Amino acid sequence: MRIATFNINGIKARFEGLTDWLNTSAPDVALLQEIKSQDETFPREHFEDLGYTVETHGQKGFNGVAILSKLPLEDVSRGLPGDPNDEQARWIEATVTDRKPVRVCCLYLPNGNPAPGEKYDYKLAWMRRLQHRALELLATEEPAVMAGDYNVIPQDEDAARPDAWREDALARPETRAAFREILNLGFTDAFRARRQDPGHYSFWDYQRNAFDRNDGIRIDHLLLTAQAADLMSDCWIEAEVRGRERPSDHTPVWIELNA
DNA sequence: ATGTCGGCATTGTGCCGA
Repeated sequence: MRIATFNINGIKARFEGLTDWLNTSAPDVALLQEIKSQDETFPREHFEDLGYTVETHGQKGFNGVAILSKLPLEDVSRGLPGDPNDEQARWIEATVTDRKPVRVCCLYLPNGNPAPGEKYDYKLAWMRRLQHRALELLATEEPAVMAGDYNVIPQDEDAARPDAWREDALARPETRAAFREILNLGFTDAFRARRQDPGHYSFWDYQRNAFDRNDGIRIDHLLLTAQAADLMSDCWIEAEVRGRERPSDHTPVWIELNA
């Protein structure tokens, strides 16, 4: 089972590019963030015609997450638990079954800028709720994947210019500590389990030809429970997608599971 | 200081979010 996480930055703007990517790279499961669409206006039938089951959790104009799967999806759940007043669409999860069932969570963690401030407080509160859900997933002792745009640069080697991000909500010490707390519960950062060298990124700003200069950051992550990590055979970043015509500012990150 | 996008409200362009 091959799973890819991809912040597409708008389904309307990415309709053709996403279609080409699904047809050529052909993930079994695509976890999409920033669909920037309501459920009613997401082009569900188009992707069903490509062979995918489509589950969305959207809102008007901003945020929004979706799961596209060639494999059966069960027990879909929308919204990160822990705050009934949170109206931002940033979390959807479902069980995907091929040979073995895997709980797959698709998340779009708040950006949090400017920091400090209200938006940063919301980010840190959201990360506390994520930690709580992560604990529940661990307790199932089943394979589970929490993947998406974390808006977290975990360590200096995850940025081309770490000093430029030092005060940013994506890299502040409180952000990194909250991410580390979740990892330290027992999750595996799939990419770092495979590659320890610097220079690998999942996001490049549209400005200043950042992609051509590889002036990027690694903020799209797949966190695995021990039972999922035991199934992982590979993890890679498909950087080439960022260089295509009219791209998202993010690029897909993949795992392959023996599941 | 700014550089670029996407989407919205609105119909020409400015604002917000990233």
